[in-house]
Amino acid sequence: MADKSQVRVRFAPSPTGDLHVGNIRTALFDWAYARHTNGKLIFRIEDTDRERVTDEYIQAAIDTLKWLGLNWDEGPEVGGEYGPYLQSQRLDIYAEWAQKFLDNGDAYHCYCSGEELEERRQLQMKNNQAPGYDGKCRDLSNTQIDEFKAAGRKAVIRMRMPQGETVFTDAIRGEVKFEHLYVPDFVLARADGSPLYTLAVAVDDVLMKITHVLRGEDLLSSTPRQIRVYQAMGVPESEYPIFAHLPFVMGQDNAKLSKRNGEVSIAWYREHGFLPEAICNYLALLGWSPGDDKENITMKELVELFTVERVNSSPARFDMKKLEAINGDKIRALTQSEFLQWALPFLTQAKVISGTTEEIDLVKAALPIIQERIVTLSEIPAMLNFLFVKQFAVDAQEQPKLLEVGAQEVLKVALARCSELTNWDHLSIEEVLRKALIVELGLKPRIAFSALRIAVTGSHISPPLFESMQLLGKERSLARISSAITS
RNA sequence: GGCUCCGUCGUCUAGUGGCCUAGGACUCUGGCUUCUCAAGCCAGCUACGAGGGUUCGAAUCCCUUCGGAGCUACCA
Repeated sequence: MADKSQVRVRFAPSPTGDLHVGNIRTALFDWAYARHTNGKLIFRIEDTDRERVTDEYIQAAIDTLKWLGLNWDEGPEVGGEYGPYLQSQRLDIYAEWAQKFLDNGDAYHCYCSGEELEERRQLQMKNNQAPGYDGKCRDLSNTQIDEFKAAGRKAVIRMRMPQGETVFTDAIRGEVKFEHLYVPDFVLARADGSPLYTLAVAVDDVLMKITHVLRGEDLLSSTPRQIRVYQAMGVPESEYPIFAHLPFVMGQDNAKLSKRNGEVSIAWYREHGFLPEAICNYLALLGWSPGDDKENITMKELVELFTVERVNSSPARFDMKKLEAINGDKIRALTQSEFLQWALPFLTQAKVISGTTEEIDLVKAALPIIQERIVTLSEIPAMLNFLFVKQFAVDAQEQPKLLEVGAQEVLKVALARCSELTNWDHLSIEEVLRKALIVELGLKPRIAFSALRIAVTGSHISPPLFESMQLLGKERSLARISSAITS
């Protein structure tokens, strides 16, 4: 057995777009496993397909991981002794290995064109044969090679898949077996010499001394190819990394999450007011469970509890409702200063406040009364807007409710009584209004306070009325009540 | 089509032969509380895909079947 006492896990996305929940769930598990075992997390960018991977996406991936708090020990920005960690900067390494495979006869040049390959594939399908490379160029004679070259053909490098089978033990699924009959010779490098995933991933995992590969289930069937490269590299079986193929995170329609299928980038969740800890907590529950009934866990607890043994093998559907529930829990668990820090950007961005100290003081005072009322941070601007608007106006839909006779009566009485108040705190306001409206007028509280709520906050849904009036201040509260009175 | 993986409430899951008339969470429904909305509390709905075995006893073991997904690229 290779030295697996020092766990080295890697998260190796191919940033062809913003990281989405599936990617992040994998990153989270990689991270949790590395931290749980006191191992190292290696962050590697698989950008061998430069047509699809852009620098913007790479940077976005880095930012997203940082925002989530999933820190890495080796990789972009932090370096490490096995770098570089961008595959596009390791091209010479792959080329060397590919040449070595060629020299040893493990790989060979294939001159078939894409059209020819496709044609033969169709034929195979038609004849009910397993589609895949048929080995046409496996044992070309020198004259044949010369002919191809003379014809101007370019060659890809193809790995020779020996007869037999590949058996390995997946840490989540147990023993998995692939007969090579169904694993055709695969391309290691394009005609221009650039490497493909199958080459780069295997070479890097070996060179970077990766001990555990936790990755998506979609890569399960590419594992025999990866193992084939290990063999060609001369890596003894005892030194292969341990594979653990994580179940999918699926969208609503039961298919793997993808761009076409509800794939939503983590950036989206960030913009919509989800906390990183809520996202991580929820994602941790997709395919893994702590074992007991406790589901609301911190990152620290996740690290303590996470084991691969407790990872499920069946796919999980993404459920926004549950994410929201957890997000609400996390928001409620925030300290006042934490909540303030999260809230401020949303308020400034929505232009509810500009950021003056007076405004921030008011926000600070108002946050406690809305903390248990929101599910996402993005709801904050709408909830506190009534405290900051310059041109206050009652919601058009609510307006008619203020015109009713009963409502007008309530407003008039409230205006008169509140004007006399000297202590403008919510307890005093409540006391005087209850006395006037409930005791003396005999109104039902929900009826009485509804009109007032609309007049003061503009909507029948608002933070608690008396606290809201206190925060608004006497002058503005009375002005709003007054302007709601029509006669 | 072939290969591979997967199959417990609507969803995420607990469950590794008796603790299971299947537990928890989210959703949903009803109620309590209540100045609205929330939060909180209480209650309810609802599941072992199907069929055969093995066993005194099966969600748990075996077989068959059905269903779903992934792969089948000079993508990753």
